[in-house]
Amino acid sequence: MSPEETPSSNSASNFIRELIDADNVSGRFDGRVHTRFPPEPNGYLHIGHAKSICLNFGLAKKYGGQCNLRFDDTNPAKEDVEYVDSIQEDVRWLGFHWDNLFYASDYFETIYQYAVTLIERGLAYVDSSSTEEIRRLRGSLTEPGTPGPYRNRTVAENLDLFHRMRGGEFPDGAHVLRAKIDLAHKNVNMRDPLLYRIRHAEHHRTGNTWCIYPLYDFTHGYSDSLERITHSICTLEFENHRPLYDWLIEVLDLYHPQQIEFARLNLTHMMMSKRKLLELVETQSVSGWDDPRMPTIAGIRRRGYTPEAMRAFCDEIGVTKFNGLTEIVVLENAVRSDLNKRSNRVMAVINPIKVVIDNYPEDLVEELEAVNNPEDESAGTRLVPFSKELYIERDDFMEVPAKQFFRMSPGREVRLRWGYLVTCQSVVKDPVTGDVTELHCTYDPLTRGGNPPDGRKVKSTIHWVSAKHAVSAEVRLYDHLFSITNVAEIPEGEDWRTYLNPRSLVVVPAAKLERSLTTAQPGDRCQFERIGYFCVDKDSTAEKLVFNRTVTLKDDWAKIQKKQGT
RNA sequence: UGCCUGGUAGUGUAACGGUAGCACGAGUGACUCUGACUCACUUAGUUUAGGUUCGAAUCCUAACCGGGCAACCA
Repeated sequence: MSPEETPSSNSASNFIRELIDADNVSGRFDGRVHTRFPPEPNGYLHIGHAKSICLNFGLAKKYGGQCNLRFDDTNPAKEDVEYVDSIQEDVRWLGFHWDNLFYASDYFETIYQYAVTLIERGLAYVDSSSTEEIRRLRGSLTEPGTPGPYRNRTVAENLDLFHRMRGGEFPDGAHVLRAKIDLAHKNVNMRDPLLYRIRHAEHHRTGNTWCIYPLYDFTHGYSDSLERITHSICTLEFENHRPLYDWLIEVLDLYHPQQIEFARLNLTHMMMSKRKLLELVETQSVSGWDDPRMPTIAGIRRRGYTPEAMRAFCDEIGVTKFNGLTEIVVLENAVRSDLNKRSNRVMAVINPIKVVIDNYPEDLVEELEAVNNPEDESAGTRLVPFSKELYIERDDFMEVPAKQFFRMSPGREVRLRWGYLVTCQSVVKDPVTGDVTELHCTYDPLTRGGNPPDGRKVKSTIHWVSAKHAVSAEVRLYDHLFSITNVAEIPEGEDWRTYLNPRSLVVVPAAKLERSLTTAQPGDRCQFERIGYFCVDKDSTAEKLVFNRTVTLKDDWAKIQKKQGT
């Protein structure tokens, strides 16, 4: 690779790029690179699809080629325009633009003609056996299948039946069209695979034009061929199907793309099965496809993730044929790293405890200057109001400080971020429960802004919000959807929903936010200092602000506490 | 029992017969008006056994251990 090529993409190479490079050297595809992302519109896209999207579109971009978006819509029973729309939105959100938008259903007539040709050449036949019979005659993983009674129908008979299948003469399931290959083939996919089935169902695009629909295996390779795709990139489970795609294409002497399989993404604490995600939605275990706990692109978008972070993540995990399990922290780290650079800092108290500054004037309000983003000087500063009564985080106070705890405790001086140095003087408790209800502090008037003139150091700086200026907001604290590390280890037959994390969503009804957040709009992102990255949820209104926690900040104190076993 | 496929630090990923790197994690320290960020250091790996070779993670053989495959789903 020439040095000029590298700046556009500093990501490591991978086996797919090597294969493409080799094809470009040999001239196999005349130097063309044409990929495609081929989802079925039967659900929302998830992070695993993001990997595929970044791969396919990324490759096209890198090699100056093209990438299509194609909907593999061959099963009208499961597909819907809602999914077609969401998929397009998600791809665009990730920052990619397709060169062509196609649907497998665009090719239904062509594929029908391919089927007719196969029949004419004696390579396909109409089977009128029942589903059970077909399954039985297919054999097992270790035993060969056996030919059924309809396998040797004449071409004329097959042609007639297939034509009448299309004509709507038969009910669902009465007949299927099968390829005539080899029922004893070692590869089960080659044991006379089904090509067409009768489905009197309305298709989201072709309506009632068809009552027979080609199966995925019959459609997919032809679709790639028709689009003159050079490299058909798909996941590992289609490896065993490749011989069938190759057979179908070669037998008709069609343009032949190269299929390349890679390992799909698995993440700890995440479920990536479309079917099960649908189940989560349908059982209302989550609020919808875009619930911020969902691994869907819609979900992580609502959660506050950025497309830049997603692309960086996909770049970082690489592409191989090894079926691994990526730690979720890699994802979280990607979004932290992106948000750190771009997020304005604000102060918000999630779990407030009131603080009274005893020696602060009763009605005084001071406007203190606060830096918006230490990582970006151009973000400027803002003013935050300071007054006699404040809220601080309950966790930032310990009446009896634990080892290595150096935040507020009686007699200890700490800094209020951008404010004053204060010292806790006394504690007010509920006489019944004994809970701490209020803290009384004194402040040092000479430390305004947080810088003591004598240069003395304090060990801790904590965030705060002026009580009378505070904005109340609902804050939704999200955590992993699954408490179990590897969802693949949930035993077969066991109800996987029992492994859902009961604390995946904790709603804080009335967190206290600094005044500047009053006008926050849905989609806005910020960092709640010392807590995490948050974004304004779409449920948010002018009357009631709602924030989602995208991800926490790293927290060494939490680590220490964990080690201390508290 | 068949077919396909894969095995490099805890995790993910480089090295394409020639010094086993990188990122994340973990640990230690520095810095700090975020216990954040940043920086430094440390930790830890080629599944095993043979073979080819001056030299093997890489090539060959065998074993061991994973993953996938028998929907009128994709």
